[in-house]
Amino acid sequence: MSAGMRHDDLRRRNRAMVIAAVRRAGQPSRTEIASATGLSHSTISAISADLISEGILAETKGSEHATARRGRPQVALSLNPKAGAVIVAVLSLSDLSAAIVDYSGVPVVEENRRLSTATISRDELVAELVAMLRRLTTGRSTGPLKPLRIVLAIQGISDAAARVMLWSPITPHRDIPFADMLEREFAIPTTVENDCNMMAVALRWRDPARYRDNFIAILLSHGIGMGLVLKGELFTGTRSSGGEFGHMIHQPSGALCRCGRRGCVEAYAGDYAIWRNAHRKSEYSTPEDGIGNADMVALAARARSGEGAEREAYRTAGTAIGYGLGSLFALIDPAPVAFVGGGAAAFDLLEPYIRTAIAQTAGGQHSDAISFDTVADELPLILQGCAMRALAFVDQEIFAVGLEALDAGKEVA
Amino acid sequence: MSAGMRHDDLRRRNRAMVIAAVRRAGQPSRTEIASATGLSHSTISAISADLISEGILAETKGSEHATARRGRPQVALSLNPKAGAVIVAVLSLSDLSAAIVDYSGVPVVEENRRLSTATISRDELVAELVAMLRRLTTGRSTGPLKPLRIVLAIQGISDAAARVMLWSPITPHRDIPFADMLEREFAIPTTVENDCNMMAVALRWRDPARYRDNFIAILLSHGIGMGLVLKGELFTGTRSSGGEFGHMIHQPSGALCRCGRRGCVEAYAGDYAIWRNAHRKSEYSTPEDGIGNADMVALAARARSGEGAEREAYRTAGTAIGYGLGSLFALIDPAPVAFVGGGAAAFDLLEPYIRTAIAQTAGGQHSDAISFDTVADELPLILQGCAMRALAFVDQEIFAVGLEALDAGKEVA
DNA sequence: AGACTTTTTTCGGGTCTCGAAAAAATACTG
DNA sequence: CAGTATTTTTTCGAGACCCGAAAAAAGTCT
Repeated sequence: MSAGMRHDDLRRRNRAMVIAAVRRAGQPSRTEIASATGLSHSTISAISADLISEGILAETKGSEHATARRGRPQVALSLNPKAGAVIVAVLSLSDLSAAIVDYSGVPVVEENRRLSTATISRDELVAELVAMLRRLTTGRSTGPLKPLRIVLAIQGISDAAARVMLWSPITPHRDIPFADMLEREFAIPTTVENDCNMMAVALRWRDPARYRDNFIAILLSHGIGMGLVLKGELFTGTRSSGGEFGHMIHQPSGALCRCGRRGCVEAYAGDYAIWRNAHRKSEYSTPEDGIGNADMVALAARARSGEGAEREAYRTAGTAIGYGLGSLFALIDPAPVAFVGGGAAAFDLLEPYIRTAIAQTAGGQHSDAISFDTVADELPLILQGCAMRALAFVDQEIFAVGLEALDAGKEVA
Repeated sequence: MSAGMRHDDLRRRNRAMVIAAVRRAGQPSRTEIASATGLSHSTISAISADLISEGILAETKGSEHATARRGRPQVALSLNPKAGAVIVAVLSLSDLSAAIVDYSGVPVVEENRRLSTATISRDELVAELVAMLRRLTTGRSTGPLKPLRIVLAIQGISDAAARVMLWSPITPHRDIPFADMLEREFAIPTTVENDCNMMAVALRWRDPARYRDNFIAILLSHGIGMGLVLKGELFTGTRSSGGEFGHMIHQPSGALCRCGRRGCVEAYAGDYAIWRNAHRKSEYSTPEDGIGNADMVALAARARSGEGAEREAYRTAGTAIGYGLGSLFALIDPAPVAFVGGGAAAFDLLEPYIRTAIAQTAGGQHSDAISFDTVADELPLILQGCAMRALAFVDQEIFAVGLEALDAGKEVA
């Protein structure tokens, strides 16, 4: 059961509310914060004075964003970029990216390099990651920024506590406790998140009007991934990190999936599945590994040029996605969907079949109300999602607590 | 965004915590409540004194449940049954049941009658319901109990606000605003809930050890329904009341479902589907309506007696349920499942096929960890779930607020 | 009967939020 | 250009709440 509330929890919550209001609104005045949070002006005044003296917020002078009105002008508050920083990293098939982002959400340093994750050893994989983060943190451009949180996004499944990568398609190695490893190396609290979940987080920040309380982000690439936000919160499974949309069953005993089972949605709609069907290979043939983005672009072009096996392969893929979404919508009701990644570039080929399939399902009742959107490039989205997630942790778990409480904690410890 | 916390919100939350602790534990002492909630003894003392003086809690003397230990004996607190009451009603195919339950959760009056919901008019349906509740509330046995909440459970879909029955298999009529109707009639706040959701709520109370944070209740009867609890909370869709497990797609373009679409799980595992297959009718033939429980019992007996179309029908049903669960588990990870209703009586026929199918799916990775359980009789479960849901509302929204706050509210109004 | 143990209440202190009033900062007005 | 109006922000006193320590209560044990 949830715990009772102490008196200091109240202050912590309200500090978190104020910080969150500033992060969302950008440069709100105290009055705007008061009306956004429902707290009184005096409380906002007291809390923001604390936060400013602790260097978390800052008064932004001379911004004059509003037209000069009668009365005392509002003083805009903003996040102090130098209050801290977060480290984000994304490990995907054959690519490693990382960045340091300041407290206001602006990237300070970034690095990106190719890495054949599928073939290197477990130790090398970890060593490469640690080395890149080490380079970033020791670079002079970081300046006096203190990293307060690391978020690592990986294709695949992590445990519910977001500490261990349980399984990933990008490497044969399993159960790598990245969070423990990085915490030991850098002494910074760390979580390991699913890449598609981070995409969903980023979409929420990029377009809050469209992606507010309920929506779905689907990654179409070699495999199929999903990030799901329900009632404003990231949906995670009971044991692991996220919903494996790609491994819902489309056809019992159907096509061979990369996961070794049969009939998964991915076995029809993953890049390898489309490629396999377009080349008239058996549905039961072993999934190919080295299909590049260029191959898929060429394949899509051939499909657009006219009927044939290629077109048919996209039809099969769209149908599988559509029925999968139909089953998902039966469970959660329809919601806006964003298709992200290489496959989104061929969305024109998929969409009609997706819509036709959804219309055959219970979830398709309000079929026309279902809005689709595409985002071609997934990496920036994932990085941004990691940053927002890491910053949310800093906001709520570190800065909302307050310096006095921290000092008191130190004395006790 | 969630609102900031006022000072009195704190007290309200902590009052709710205390009430919840008593409801869960039955007869806890103040000390037990303190350790359960994490609040200090002085706070518990103050809050429970308030609650007792308001007639919500009572000291239970002479219970002596614990063996006489050294020291001052604990004073057991309990819910005062006369603090209030709730009204619950269940409308299912050809049956209407209702009850008044006192504040401690004990039914005071119950009534049950057959009603051919499928054929009567919309007005008659509402009139029958109102009449039954009217009889219950005016009966002398109710005594001075004041009903504070009505919860109505119906097979089918209600809106997210739980006020309107959008669609139900038990009646051709749609969009019946039961909550508004009953509130106008009785002036008691009302919600309309999905029957399977209420089953899940009840299971949580009946066996908290097994059904704690994550579990699934599946109703096997004419149709297939589901109630889902995730992270300790009832899962509801974004627009409607619950997950329609029965209308996930098992076979694209497959057997004809009662909902008019093809290939739903229900079209293979609902009573009508099993009956249809057992009688070697076409999968595309119109679902029969009047299949009684006796028919299904007889059918199950024939299936047990040896191979044949009946056995095969259960195999098909079990396979559909298994693949459906596999897809569901892919999304939410495996969780304990309770099968409820008439179909649960034939669970021995279904289980091997369910397990075989699940093992073919990604969700079946930990197939042996998935525990199944059966509850034959759904009606008592649904009634109990309604009662607990209604009482939870009274606890949190009425009694946790406190009399002073209520009085103040009245003055303002 | 007195010592001991455990539960519950009481009391004083500290912290938090709120409303009202004051102070601050600027635009408008004649 | 000085005074007034307006809006934002801060200050101040009051009230509510929770906590820890101490006291009171209500038994058992010796």
